[in-house]
Amino acid sequence: MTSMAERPSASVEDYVRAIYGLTERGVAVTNATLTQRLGLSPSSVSGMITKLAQLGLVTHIRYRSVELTADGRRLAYDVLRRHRLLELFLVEVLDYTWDEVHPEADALEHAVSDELIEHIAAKLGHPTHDPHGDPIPTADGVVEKPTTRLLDQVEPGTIGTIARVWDTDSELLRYLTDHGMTLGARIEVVERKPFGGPLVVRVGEAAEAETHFLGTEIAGTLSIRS
Amino acid sequence: MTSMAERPSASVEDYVRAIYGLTERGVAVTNATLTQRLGLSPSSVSGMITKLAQLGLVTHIRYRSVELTADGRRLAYDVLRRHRLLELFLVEVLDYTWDEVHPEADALEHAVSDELIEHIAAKLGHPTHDPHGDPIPTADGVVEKPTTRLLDQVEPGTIGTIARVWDTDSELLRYLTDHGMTLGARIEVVERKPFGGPLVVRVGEAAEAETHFLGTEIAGTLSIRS
DNA sequence: GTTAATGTTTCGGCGTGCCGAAATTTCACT
DNA sequence: AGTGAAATTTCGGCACGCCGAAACATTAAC
Repeated sequence: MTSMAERPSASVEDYVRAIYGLTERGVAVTNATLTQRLGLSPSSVSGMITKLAQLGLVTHIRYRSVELTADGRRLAYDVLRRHRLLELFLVEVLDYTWDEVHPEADALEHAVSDELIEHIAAKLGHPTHDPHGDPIPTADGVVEKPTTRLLDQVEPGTIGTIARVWDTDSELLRYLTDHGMTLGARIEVVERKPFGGPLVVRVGEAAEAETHFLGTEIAGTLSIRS
Repeated sequence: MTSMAERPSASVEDYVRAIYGLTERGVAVTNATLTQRLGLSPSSVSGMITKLAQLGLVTHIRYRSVELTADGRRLAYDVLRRHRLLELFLVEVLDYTWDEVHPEADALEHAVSDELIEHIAAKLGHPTHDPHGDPIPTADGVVEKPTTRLLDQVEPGTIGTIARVWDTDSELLRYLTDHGMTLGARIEVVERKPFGGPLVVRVGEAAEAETHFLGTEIAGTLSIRS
């Protein structure tokens, strides 16, 4: 009785997590955006959306929008809890780095029982954030509302610490590591160059801070708390 | 690139592991025994055996026998390595008991990448045996030949230590725990009652050893080293 | 040696989830 | 408002792995 009893299929969980992820980032959830995020064909996505609607996980307006229902959101939190606890576990216990954990957690999140997840949570001391600063939902589906701001949307002069990285790309994460932009690092927004130009920041403690020029991709990915 | 690249399906791995397990225990591998072990229908098993033969993992004589090929055995070792390392990991790192690990490892063994398995092996110090005393194959597919004997097949008077439990049933494992029959425990075969009667054993160190009467199910499950 | 019981395989069918091609709807532009 | 491009959905089809029922092979028993 491993009580992984009657979980939705791995596919269903993947879709729900993807929909949540897009919504969380303020991206419109459409067949197109989902198709792109999941790397599937439009026809597959269309079919699955219909199925999710039948399952009551999603409300779907044909040719228009997709939105999680309360049930769908609840499922998303469950999956996210598993995913993020696994990521942290891999880093804390198995010496992974933050750029390596995502694909591994992706595969494991569907195979892990609720019992195992709670063992892991206990082992880690019931942590609240994963290695990328993403909040870990509690077992009963409560998530912290983020109080952080994207670097993108902050006025020059702002100083804060890096609180979250909204990306899983391991190249990008390694780039950040290599330039001192890890979780908790001090960062100051100096100026924004016009016409989509780079964001100029100073990273590190006052004295030995280094200046970096961040493109929109990174500036739209880093969140700070100040 | 989590290089879990192109693993056989979870089903194929399950069949191969089951076939190996039966062979290891000296049970004839037939449609019937496999059907029973996997809890599937005879027609499903028949179909999959044909497929395994096409994949070159198994030689199949119609209406007769099923046997792993070298490739099949190699795959079985890979799966067994994952399974057994996971079981030990759950016990050592996540405070599972030996009667709880099997179903969990069953689900995880297909989802875990080779990298993760090597991280786990390293974390555990490259162990050679899982919590039930089963040998863990090395990464390149070498397994220790067991030098243990089933309690069943040992003459009265023999003394040894419990080296392996050929069962995954959690009730049985808890029974063993509750009666001091854990890995490494000293055990002496006192006498075999006739006509399928129980095996009389003394368990524990000389002074405070306890006498137990073991039915065939347990006697055929415990291996000792002497 | 024939026969009946037992074990194995074949057949048709189902559910899931994927795809490409074709049909449909929406949207943006004139 | 009309039209063409872009997005979405429908359709037919495929691979996988499961099942029950029916056909078939093997074996044991008379």
